[in-house]
Amino acid sequence: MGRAPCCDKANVKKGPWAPEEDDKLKEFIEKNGTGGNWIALPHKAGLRRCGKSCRLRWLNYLRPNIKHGEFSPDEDKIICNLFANIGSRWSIIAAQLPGRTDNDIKNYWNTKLKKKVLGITTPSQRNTQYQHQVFYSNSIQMISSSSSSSSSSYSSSSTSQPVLQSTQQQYYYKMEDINGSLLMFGGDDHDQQHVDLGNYLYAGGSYNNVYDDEIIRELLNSSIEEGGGKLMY
DNA sequence: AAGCTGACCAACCGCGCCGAT
DNA sequence: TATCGGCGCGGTTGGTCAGCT
Repeated sequence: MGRAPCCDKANVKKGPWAPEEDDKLKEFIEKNGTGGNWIALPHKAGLRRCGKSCRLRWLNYLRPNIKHGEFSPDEDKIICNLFANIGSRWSIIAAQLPGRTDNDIKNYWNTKLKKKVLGITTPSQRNTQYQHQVFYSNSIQMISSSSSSSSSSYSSSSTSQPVLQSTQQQYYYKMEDINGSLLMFGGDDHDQQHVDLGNYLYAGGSYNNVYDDEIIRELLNSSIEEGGGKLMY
C-alpha cells in the first residue's frame, strides 16, 4: 500500500495560480502566519489548493524580499563554487543567496549556468557580459587553481578537451565528459580539492572537508582510466 | 504565415526526514 | 519503540514563448 495522499486530489485546483488566489494566500499568511500547518492552511484561507502547492507558491513567489530576474556574476560564482562543493543541495545554495529560492537557482543552473560553465552557448547567451573564454589544450595539464605551493598535478590523454578560464579571474575550469559524467578540474584560488558531485566529479576549487580525499582520488582515477586518461599526483 | 524546435520556468510529484503521539 | 502525518527537498513535467526554417 502506498502513502496516503496529502490532500483530496479530486477537489483541489492544479496549475497556474490566479492573481485572486495569490491575493488570498498572501493576505491570509500576512494576517495569520502559516500556523505551522500547510495542510490545513488552504481550507482556512478559502483556497481550493493543496497545502504543498500553497507552501511552494508562498516560498517561491509571494513571500517578501523575493528577488526575480537576472543573476549577477557574483551570484553565478557563488552557485558554481557551492555546486562544486556540495552538489545539487539547492536549498543550502539558496541560503547563501538572499532573495533567491532553491527552485529559482535549480532552474537557472539547469537551463543556463551549467551550459555557461561548460562553454555551450546559445545564440541568446552569446555576447553576455559574463563570459568564459573557451580554448583547447592537447597536452593535458592540470590547470593549477592557485599560485600556491599545491603539489597536485594532472596528466591525461591527448584528446582535445575544453578548458574554461573565467574573465572573472580565479576560475580555471577544465571540463571533461567521461561516460556521461562531467569532470571539472580547477577552481578558484583556494587549496586543491577533489569533490564528488554525484553525476559530476570536481577536482580543485574551494576547500571542502566533507568528502574523503582518498575516495575522491579513487573516483577520479577510475573515471579517468575509463576515459583513457591517467591521473598523477 | 505556419509549423517546428528548443529554452525557460512555474508547478507538481514522490520520497526521506523528523517530530508528535 | 513503532507508527503516523507534515514538511522540505530534489527531480521531473508541462505550458508558454521566441526564434528558426
